[in-house]
Amino acid sequence: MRILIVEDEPTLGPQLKATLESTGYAVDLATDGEDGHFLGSTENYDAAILDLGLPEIDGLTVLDRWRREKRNFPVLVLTARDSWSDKVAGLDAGADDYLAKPFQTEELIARLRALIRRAAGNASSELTAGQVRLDTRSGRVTLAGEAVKLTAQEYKLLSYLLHHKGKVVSRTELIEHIYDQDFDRDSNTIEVFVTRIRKKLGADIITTIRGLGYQLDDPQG
Amino acid sequence: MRILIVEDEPTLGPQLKATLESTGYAVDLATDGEDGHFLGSTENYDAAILDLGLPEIDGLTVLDRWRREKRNFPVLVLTARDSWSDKVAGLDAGADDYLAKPFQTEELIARLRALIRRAAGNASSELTAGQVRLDTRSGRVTLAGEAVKLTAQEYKLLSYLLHHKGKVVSRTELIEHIYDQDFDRDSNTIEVFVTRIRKKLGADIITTIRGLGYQLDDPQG
DNA sequence: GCGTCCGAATGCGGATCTTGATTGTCGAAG
DNA sequence: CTTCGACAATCAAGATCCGCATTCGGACGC
Repeated sequence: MRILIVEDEPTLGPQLKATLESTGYAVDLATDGEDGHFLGSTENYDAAILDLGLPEIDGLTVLDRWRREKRNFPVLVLTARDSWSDKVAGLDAGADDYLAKPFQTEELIARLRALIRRAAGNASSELTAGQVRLDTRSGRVTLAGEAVKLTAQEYKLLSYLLHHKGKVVSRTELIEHIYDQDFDRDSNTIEVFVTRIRKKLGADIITTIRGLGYQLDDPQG
Repeated sequence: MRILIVEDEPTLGPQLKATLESTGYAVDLATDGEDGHFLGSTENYDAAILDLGLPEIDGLTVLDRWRREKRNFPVLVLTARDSWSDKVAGLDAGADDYLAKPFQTEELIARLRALIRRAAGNASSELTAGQVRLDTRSGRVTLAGEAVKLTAQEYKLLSYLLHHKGKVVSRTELIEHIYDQDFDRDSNTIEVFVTRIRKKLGADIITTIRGLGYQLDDPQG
């Protein structure tokens, strides 16, 4: 899952980035509205964390522009201000959630999880496909009840596929959502990880749609 | 838009119902967890507002049960409690948003709007013609309910025709949209793929307009 | 310093695409 | 109604592309 943080505070921004990366997200950080708007317009994120108080361009403006451009990733708005009228404005501008500073990092992560989950159309924090079960909260994966040890990348890949169960996911899409900005697109990394996941979870878990991408079968599909 | 409110407080519940109804929603009100869970399981709502502190069954339990039953309408959780650990629990149980009492009605409405808007974004776009159904999100094609396996090119071609249902599409147009830039115009690839699609989906699915191109019939056209 | 994990390179095998020739069909004109 | 020409459909085969397995060097963490 790839996240965009738009935050100008010199300590909070990098700190958030580090925390989220250690949680398993690919994170890009923009330190002003201009940059943030550009990244959000040109790259593909699964969610964005947007500070309202920004230099150059106001956070609300950035959000509004994204929405006009039909950029529909979920946005979690951060603000120091605490009046509910600001919240209403933010929500109406297209924010999907709202968090007042100061906040607990854990709550931020929980809300982020919820946002991504909902954006993918999943309600439960447990993602399943056939015998495979993944708990987004604990990061555990089981196959028919048995715990399976996945590496970080394997987990990211599987997680993304599970979040988009039933959908055909292209290799490009996977690369864009598992890695951040700078990554060599010309490599067969995805294939390699798909192979490794298949070795651990069974070959039938991931279906190859030749020429289009990969797909996790919906049990009742 | 139809909303379910699960709220036991004798004043707040009816008051919310009245407010939302005046805003244009159809509202059902349940006053305990048992009733709330039943309504949420059997009726179709666009969103639910769920109080965590409930008699009989706890709100979190109700939410958890809905999610296990694959009831995926967005849920806005209300609570008197204010600790972030409760919020985390609620979000992980499958809540989509969270509001601490007391709250401004206006903020509640704004959040509800945001929830419904987001949920609507997940609607899968399906293209159909006769017995054929193509889901652009999952990339699946079915004929009379039966899944049909199409190759990449077949899929592209069919997809383009479905997007322009009813229109006569020339061979040139198809080539231009299925292939990138330079492609040998003097070839009968299109015919070949049309043949293959017809073999898989039935000969009547694509009509040939001699000298002009191909056409997908609109069912009611 | 050792083990694990990641990502790049390679070669293979098979599915898929394209081509060109052949056969089939439509429609207009005689 | 028949015939003819143009266009469309079909088929088979070679070429091509794509994905898979495997290996290996290096990075990273412990």
